[in-house]
Amino acid sequence: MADKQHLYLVDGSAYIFRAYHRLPPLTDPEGTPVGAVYGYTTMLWKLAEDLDKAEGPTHLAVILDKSSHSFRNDIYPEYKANRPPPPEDLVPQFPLIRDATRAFSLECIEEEGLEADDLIASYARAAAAKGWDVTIVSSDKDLMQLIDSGSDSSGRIDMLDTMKNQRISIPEVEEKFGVAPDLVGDVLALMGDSVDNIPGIFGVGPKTATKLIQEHGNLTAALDAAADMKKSKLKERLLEHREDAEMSRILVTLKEDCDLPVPLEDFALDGVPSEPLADFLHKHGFTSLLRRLDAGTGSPDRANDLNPAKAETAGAAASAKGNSQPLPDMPAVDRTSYECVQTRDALDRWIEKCLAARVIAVDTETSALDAMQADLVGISLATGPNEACYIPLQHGGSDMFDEKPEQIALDEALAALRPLLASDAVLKIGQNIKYDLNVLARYDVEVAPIDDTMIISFALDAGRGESGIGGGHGMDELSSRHLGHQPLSFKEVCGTGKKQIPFGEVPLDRATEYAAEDADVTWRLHKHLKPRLSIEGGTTIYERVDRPLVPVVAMMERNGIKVDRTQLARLSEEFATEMGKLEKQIHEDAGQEFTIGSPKQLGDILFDKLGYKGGRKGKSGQYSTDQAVLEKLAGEGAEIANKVLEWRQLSKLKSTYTDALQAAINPKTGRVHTSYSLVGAQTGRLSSTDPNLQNIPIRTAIGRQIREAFVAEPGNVLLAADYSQIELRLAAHMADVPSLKEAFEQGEDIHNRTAREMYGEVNRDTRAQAKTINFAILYGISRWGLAGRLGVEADEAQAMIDRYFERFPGIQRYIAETLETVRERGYSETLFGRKTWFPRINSKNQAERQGSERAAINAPIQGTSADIIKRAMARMMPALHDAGLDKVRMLLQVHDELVFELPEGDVDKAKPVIEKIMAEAARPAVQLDVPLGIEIGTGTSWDEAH
DNA sequence: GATGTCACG
DNA sequence: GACGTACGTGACATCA
Repeated sequence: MADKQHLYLVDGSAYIFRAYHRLPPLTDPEGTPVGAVYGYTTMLWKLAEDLDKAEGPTHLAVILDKSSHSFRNDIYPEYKANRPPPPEDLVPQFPLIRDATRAFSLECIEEEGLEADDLIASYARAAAAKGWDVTIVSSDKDLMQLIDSGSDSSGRIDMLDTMKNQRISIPEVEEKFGVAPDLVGDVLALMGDSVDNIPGIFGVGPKTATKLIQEHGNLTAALDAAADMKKSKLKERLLEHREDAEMSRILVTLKEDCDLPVPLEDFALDGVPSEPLADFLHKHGFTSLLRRLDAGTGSPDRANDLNPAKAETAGAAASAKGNSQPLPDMPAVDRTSYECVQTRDALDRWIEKCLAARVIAVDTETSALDAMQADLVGISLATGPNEACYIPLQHGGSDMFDEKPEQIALDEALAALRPLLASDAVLKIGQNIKYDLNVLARYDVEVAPIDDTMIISFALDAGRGESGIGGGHGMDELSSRHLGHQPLSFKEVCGTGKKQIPFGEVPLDRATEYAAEDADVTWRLHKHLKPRLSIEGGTTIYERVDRPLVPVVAMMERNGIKVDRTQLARLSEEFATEMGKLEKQIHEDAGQEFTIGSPKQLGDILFDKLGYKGGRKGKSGQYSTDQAVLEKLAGEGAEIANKVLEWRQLSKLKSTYTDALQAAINPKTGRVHTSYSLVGAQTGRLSSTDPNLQNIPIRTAIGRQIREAFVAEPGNVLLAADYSQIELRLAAHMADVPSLKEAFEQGEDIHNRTAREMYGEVNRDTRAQAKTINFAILYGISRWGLAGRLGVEADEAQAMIDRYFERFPGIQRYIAETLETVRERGYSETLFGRKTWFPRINSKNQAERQGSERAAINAPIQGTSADIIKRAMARMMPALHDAGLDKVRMLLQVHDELVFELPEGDVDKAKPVIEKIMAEAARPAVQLDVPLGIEIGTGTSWDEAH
């Protein structure tokens, strides 16, 4: 195994000037000039591509000039004095060069008082002395002095001009200067350099300089020989300007013994993350590179393209198999290892440490659960296992007399943390980081780029865990499952019930253990889970769909939506009055008072006391009194059933909507801010909580009044855009059903089409039945289920199913194939590759198995629909921005609908943009056989917008 | 905390 | 021969 080390030293400063002049004046989406950055990035890219080649680097660093002043100015004040200031549009690119470098996970070296050339010389010599080969990426002729063929004990040094794609070693130097590298300095001293303002000997150019050195052997000899020369202009000049030449010799001499600010070993190219790269490329609009990044990934992770982290990949493969095992290479969690950061010095140290680490976990501690109201209490950071800290910011009770613990002032700490948290070069990992994004956004702190262990877990394991809050992707569960470690629980730290205290009142030592542990565990989970994405095929859905969505959904949550409190209050009163009347009548009909809202009591009244027919149901032995049962009773003339139904509707609307929504209005913003879960639904759909804004009534007139209370600010309107019949369209595509596809292509009403195919004629009844069947198909049909819905016998329902399969060939095949693959692999997949696991698909329990089968038939369709609208959401704001529509706000998502708020005057311009983004959201990843129909409406209320 | 019910796509 | 009957959610009231 060849373990020859090969160090590449990139002369970044020289490169950027050349790139600037060679490339067109590009700007990024934000208008920042990035032409030189682009050139620089491309150059790094090319180097990265050579990683595995024989001549490729094992170590790499970029060297930059820190300031224009160096020790050479002390010798000769005019040094580089005639150099014009850098062009105005190059200046802002310098910091981006550093970002680009870090995005590639490369070291970036610069030192005050030293020029890049000196650092390069020192590093090159140091590496060569250790026997490493060195390649200097530059075309600077000064650096050619360093070129060396190497020996048994020392490595060789050569140069690479990436613009000309030319290697420079001794023959090339000899061709250019006519002398060996160690005499290049002497030639340069004679000829001078107008760019650096090195005088040399006036009137002596490269030709003469070379000739003199060749003839006399070195500079001193050449100068000494001048006295004996025959009279000439040259002799005069050599004598007259001898001192200039001698000083020039010093100026062109590279300082080869600088202290090395970063040890050579740190330049090793291994185990580096590449996520920041994609974000950097994206942010600056380097789409062609981004495409290449993606093209190179396919299934393998992009990290493999950019670094030779083979060890890491192999380890990940092992851990993916036994994913309940703790990682062998991580030390056990040690809560005593955490640091409580209470001084500015300590904070600065941690910030440096994070910048160096490039992959950090971040967690915020707050005073409450609601990200829109919670106060920031502290921040924890982790850079590795047991490398974590907690930064208390607002600890100490609200009581003025309490002594507050020592902590850095909030403003000061946030100002120090802002650049780190916003740096392209540092990946910020969170567990449900959307929460932290929203809390920090309220303190004007931006966090990007990000990764989220909860969402990575979801991309890998949706459907595998127990259902419940977090869906099996909560931190405690992930930690137990993957790390074999149980972190401190919030309860253990803050207590529970009445004794619960706010986090800000937890003593700092305890708070540090809890908070830093969360960051530590998050960091470890990321290390464990992230590599599984590429191995198990989750990269595409995570990188292309879910991860980009996090900041978008966070923004939607912060936007919130205005609700008219007066309108809701009025409805609450109306509903209460009506319920009171109904209650009285129901009690009269029952002949006694009872709690209508208690299904148990109601069942007893209806079926025992009043003697209506209706069986028991469920294990509880309780009568069912649901809508279907009550409607049946009402059909048989039971007036009380109708009244209960009406009462229930009002009760539901009042408690769940008109009362609850008023309480949900945020006092600071005056709006209602829901919280979306990106891991709530196994199919990939979002879910909405606190309050749920995805189930606001629409189906009944009385319920729609609640929608009227969702309004736009004055001068604005709400715009609702929804996908029409998206799941049926997807079914038509995925099952490849010719007549359904044709109907959608021709814009035909799909239920009419189904009715025509099934019954030969279209009327109200046949259309309604067709609609039911269409949905039944999407949901995984059974003869009994369909029979129950249509009110026919199971035999008849089966005949209809058979007819459906006959008229729409493809459906039956789709169902069979889907089930076959799910049984075999254990999971279903959407068109975009999202997996949903069905662990009970082969269960011996028939009910369980059949339930899984129905879900498995539905999941690819529902999930693909979710993928599509998510893609639309991720693209929406940039598209609106490009159209100059910065006042359009995206507020809500309701599975196949997006709700916006925008100035009335922007409607005409915004409509086509929104329509286009939604209609084309599947492309280019997937080319659907059916068009995606979009319906758009506007109005001052959500009801009107439909 | 479980159960039943019902709001949405 | 029994099972239990359409997919995916979240919130609320009641009751143990």
